[in-house]
Amino acid sequence: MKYFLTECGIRVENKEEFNPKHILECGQIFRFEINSKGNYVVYSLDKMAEIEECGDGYNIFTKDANYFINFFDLDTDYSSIKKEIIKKLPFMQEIIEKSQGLRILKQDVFEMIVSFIVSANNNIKRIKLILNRLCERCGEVLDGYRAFPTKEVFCSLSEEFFKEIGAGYRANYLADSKSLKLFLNKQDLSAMPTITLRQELLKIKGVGPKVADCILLFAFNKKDVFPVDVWMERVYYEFFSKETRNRVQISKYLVEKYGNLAGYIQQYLFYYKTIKN
DNA sequence: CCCCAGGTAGGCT
DNA sequence: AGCCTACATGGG
Repeated sequence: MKYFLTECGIRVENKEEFNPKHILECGQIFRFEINSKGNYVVYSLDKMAEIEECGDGYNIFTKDANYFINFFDLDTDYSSIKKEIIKKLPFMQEIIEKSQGLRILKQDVFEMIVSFIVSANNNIKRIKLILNRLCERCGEVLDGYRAFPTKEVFCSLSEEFFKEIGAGYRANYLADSKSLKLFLNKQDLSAMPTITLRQELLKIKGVGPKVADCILLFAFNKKDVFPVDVWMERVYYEFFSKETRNRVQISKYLVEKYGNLAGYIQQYLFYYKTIKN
């Protein structure tokens, strides 16, 4: 994927490999918006990037270029991944073409855990609402926006607070900072194999099989996972098999079948199923 | 009024 | 181990 550093951020040259709408609207991240210029603006921890279409590519305006090179995983080439998927699953050709430039992000682990605990049995609009209220109430004031709360601040918040920002019954999970701290303080997390890391994630209150898979995929860059939610359950019966399986079994079945392509396949399909237009 | 949303914890068998 | 259900809240 072609990109280089500029005075005010990053220049991305290839539109087939990078499309902000497809990257941000595919359900892997909740803190982004379209500003008055019509540009996508994305937030991660205390950092921000504005993405402007320009010529044959995009300009990414940010003070933290190196952070966002990693965040957008710009050194991964998607052309071979797409080819491999289409080779194994020809029906995916059209779906992949419609979501050209979709990329799986490498997000912050702490922010991902919190965000996806909130996501459980919830809709994207309300997930965004709750997370925005969290930042508005507890995040550092920065230049025109709020940071995500630090771990220290977050872990001091009460169940009552989380109810106030509309987290509902998930307030109880969010307030259980002990299991979260225990996980985050473990050594060499990113060196662990997927299965081991998954077992550790499941010890966090509010993290079940689906949320654990999302964290593995969107934060730890593990691609041998297949998060199964209501949408993916439908997709499984539509495209893959009529054999009755529960969500955990569907996930296991597809990971065994597609290995390190599973994560990508899942994300293309989720976007295809949930996008409005 | 209903039903649904990127499910999970706790209790039961 | 695997199945069942309650669960807050905002939007359609």
